[in-house]
Amino acid sequence: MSNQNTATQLGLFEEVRDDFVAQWGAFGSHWGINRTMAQIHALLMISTKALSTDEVMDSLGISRGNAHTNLKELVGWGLLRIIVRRGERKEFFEAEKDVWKIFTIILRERQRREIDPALELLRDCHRDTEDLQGADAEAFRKQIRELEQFVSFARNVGGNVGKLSYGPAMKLAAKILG
Amino acid sequence: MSNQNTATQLGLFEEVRDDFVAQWGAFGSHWGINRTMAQIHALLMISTKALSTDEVMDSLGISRGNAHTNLKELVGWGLLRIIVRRGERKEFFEAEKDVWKIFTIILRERQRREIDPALELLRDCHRDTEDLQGADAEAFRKQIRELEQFVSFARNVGGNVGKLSYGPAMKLAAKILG
DNA sequence: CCGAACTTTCAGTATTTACTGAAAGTATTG
DNA sequence: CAATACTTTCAGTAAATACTGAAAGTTCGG
Repeated sequence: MSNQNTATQLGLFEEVRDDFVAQWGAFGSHWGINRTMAQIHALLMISTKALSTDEVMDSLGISRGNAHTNLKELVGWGLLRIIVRRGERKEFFEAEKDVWKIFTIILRERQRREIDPALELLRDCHRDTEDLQGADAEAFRKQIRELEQFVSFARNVGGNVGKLSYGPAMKLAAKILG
Repeated sequence: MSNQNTATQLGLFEEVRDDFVAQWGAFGSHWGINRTMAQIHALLMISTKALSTDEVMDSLGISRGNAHTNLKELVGWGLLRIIVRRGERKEFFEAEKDVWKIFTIILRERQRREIDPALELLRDCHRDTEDLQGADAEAFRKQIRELEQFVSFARNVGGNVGKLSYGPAMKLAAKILG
């Protein structure tokens, strides 16, 4: 029937849920995000309560080090927040659930981590070849300039979209969708 | 002065160009695109002429197999086209240079390869939990549905943007930035 | 069809990236 | 201030991914 009901007998819901987490993790790895990080994010997005490091370890069958590193990385992205309960020593982690907020966070972070450095490279290349002669150098400069303009422009658009809240964003989208 | 002027003495331009190609490749690998593929794309984007497999191999110092695989992969994306010259047996590869076209191609392909499968997963999870009872199952379903709606919506927006040509796209962007 | 000029494939290997588990570090509490 | 309950780090290892080079496949002109 299914694939992994070896020792533990899971209900239908648990099976669908675990499948979602596993597959979402696989998608993550096609996007420059590591599998575990994507899995933890998925797990916490659909969890009704905040989870401890140990619960995450158990749930995904991963080591403490791995759980720890990726939980903290997700906190760094702003996709999880740390919860401390009075009377409890350990930390719990809770995911941002609002889909539009998740989107804007990811947009902003990828912008900062990936687009900005790329833009810097393009600007450096532009500057370094400004005074060079020759057909090849000129073609290079032209293409770099066009890439630079486009990336800079796209960053701008992304930045503005990221600042919108859900309502206005939908209004804007309505225009695009005509 | 620099890092790798070992045997071959490169001009300033060649140095900047090779640096661009190398660094663009490094960016690629943070984006779920492999280094070589990104390098080949960079190389051909700034080349004034179509290059053969051997020229690419030499230029990047990579093996025939590697060059071949990644050139064909880029052709598969639609980012390169194959040129056959009369009287010549071998194939030459030429990159799409228009930045807006490059953008729409990448948009469409990522949509197809990454967004669509994710959406399918979300729909499956939705369907498989439709009739399930219990707080956890209901919370799961709600979150999945919200993700599904958002992703589907985003795909729609992306699809429409991808269909625009440069002029109309800029007009639209003006509204967003306005 | 033969051989030359090329393209394609892929088993083996190298490189990169991710993960484990245990030890070290840091509160907190009685 | 020692024992406990946690968090953090990281050397070593495992897994995933990318690359090489050579052999097999294809195409084409003579």
